[in-house]
Amino acid sequence: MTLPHPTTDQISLPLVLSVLGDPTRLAIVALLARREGGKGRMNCSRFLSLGSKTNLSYHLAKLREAGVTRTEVVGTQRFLTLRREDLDQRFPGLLDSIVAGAELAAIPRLEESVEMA
Amino acid sequence: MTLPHPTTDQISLPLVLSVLGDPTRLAIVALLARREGGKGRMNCSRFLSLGSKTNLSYHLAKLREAGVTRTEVVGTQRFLTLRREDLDQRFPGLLDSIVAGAELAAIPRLEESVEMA
DNA sequence: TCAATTGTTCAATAATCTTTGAACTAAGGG
DNA sequence: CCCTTAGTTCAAAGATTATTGAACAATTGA
Repeated sequence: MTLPHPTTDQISLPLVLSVLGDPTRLAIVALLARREGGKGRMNCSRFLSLGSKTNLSYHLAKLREAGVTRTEVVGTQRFLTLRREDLDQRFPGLLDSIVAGAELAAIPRLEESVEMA
Repeated sequence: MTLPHPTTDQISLPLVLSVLGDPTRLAIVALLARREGGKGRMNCSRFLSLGSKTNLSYHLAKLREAGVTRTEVVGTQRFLTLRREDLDQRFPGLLDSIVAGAELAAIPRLEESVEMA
């Protein structure tokens, strides 16, 4: 099973901006960015400190639909990654400046638990 | 008379993003960016092709309150400028990448009329 | 002073977006 | 198989946002 994602050239700037204008979603992206290059993708439950399961499902769908994240279905889990290359190609510098700016605000530092995957 | 503007360090990233997530406001910023360095500031009526007078008043207030634009009151007119230096200082690279991205979408090319001020 | 120009405010409506709980699906593990 | 885990879907409620027209205020030019 594979979820719908916009192609790179379908990624819309106003949509990306409004999606990242929500503090919960911005925090999710900041957390994903910290993790980049690291070994592990993150599954949804890693973000439970930011909202209820249902609410996260909603916000993570928004991020995926806007083309900000990629969601991989593995069993009953969904693994999330930032679509950095696609975003960098389409809107050079945007993600970096947003992530840097998001760090200015306090992004909760997920309790580091065991790495999975 | 002078209108309230946030100080540079009061400018909030999520607020800037959600304010620029609106297509009308993004178009206004793109138009202001084109005009930068030019001699003339723009008054509100220059944007009438993007919405009604009342509606523009609403959107322009949002841009000002978020710290994206500066509004100078001169007589009955309001002259708008991008707060580029403040934004560049607080969120380096953000404005440039957004303006560049906005140009990808079709930003209406204001009918060039007589320069005032 | 009168009238036009520029733009705001207000209140109402419409449209979107967010949050929630209950019920559900789909894998796994034992 | 049954039970747990991981996450979605749905519908309802709540909260914000956007759009509109009517009325208003302030400045400016004739």
